[in-house]
Amino acid sequence: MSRTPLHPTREQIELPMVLDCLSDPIRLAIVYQLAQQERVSSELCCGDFSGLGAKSNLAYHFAKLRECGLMQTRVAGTNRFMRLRREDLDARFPGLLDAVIKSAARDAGRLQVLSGCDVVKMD
Amino acid sequence: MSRTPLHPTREQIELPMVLDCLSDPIRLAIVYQLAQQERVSSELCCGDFSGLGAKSNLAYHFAKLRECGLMQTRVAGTNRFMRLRREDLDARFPGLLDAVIKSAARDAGRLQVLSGCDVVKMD
DNA sequence: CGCAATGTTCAATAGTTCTTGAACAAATTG
DNA sequence: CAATTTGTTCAAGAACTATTGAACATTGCG
Repeated sequence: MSRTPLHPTREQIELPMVLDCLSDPIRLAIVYQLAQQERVSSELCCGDFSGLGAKSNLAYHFAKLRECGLMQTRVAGTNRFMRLRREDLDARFPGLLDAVIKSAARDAGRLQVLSGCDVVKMD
Repeated sequence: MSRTPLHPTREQIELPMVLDCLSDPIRLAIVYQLAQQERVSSELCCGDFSGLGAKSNLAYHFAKLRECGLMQTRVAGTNRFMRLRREDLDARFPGLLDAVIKSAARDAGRLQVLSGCDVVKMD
């Protein structure tokens, strides 16, 4: 395993890449779960998403999420802890992440990959 | 040419499809131009986007935008007039369209397809 | 009616994305 | 050190996307 994976700088985060990343139901579910986790200010590791698919497929989606700047990975032992890059995203695209997460929360019932998540009422 | 093309109902509009639609730079530019046009409360027809690519490619992107519920097409003579489905989108995904358009406006310089558009300061 | 204007549809192609299982790498634990 | 745990990387395949030019359909106009 390599060291901490590469992440784009805040300024390198691009709108189309972020939107494309969020448009995949599995990645949207990952982001959604990370957003829920923000409330208790802790991180999640890869294994916490095992309900969303096979390990190798998740690793593929994690890489996409990192490359587009949506999340950050911190290596700790055999685990990788992940969190949303909330500050960078809010700085680059104000209101976007909140709107997406809120919309996903409202639509949790019809976004089948989200159905397994803890659904929390937003607002 | 057929009659007025099919559009999804408000409730049929899906978040992942909308995000995917917005993630293509050409479609983002189309949506952006339509958003600018909202200010003068008028519509645009297909030809107004000829700067963005070949006719047949634009027709492809227009179809995508219609199918995902982002825009509506009205047939009038040999023209099709298009507008954003602002009310439906705001009802389904509050704040999302504004956040995307505002972010696109800020990044107009680096979204090369937008460079040819009238860039207007938002806020 | 014949011709031009406006868009759509079709077929073909090149490139991309998602998914899977197997192999691999690094750290931890006995 | 050997075995386990945790994730990543690789190769391969199926499916989808974007793009192009040609053909087509509809309307408007001389």
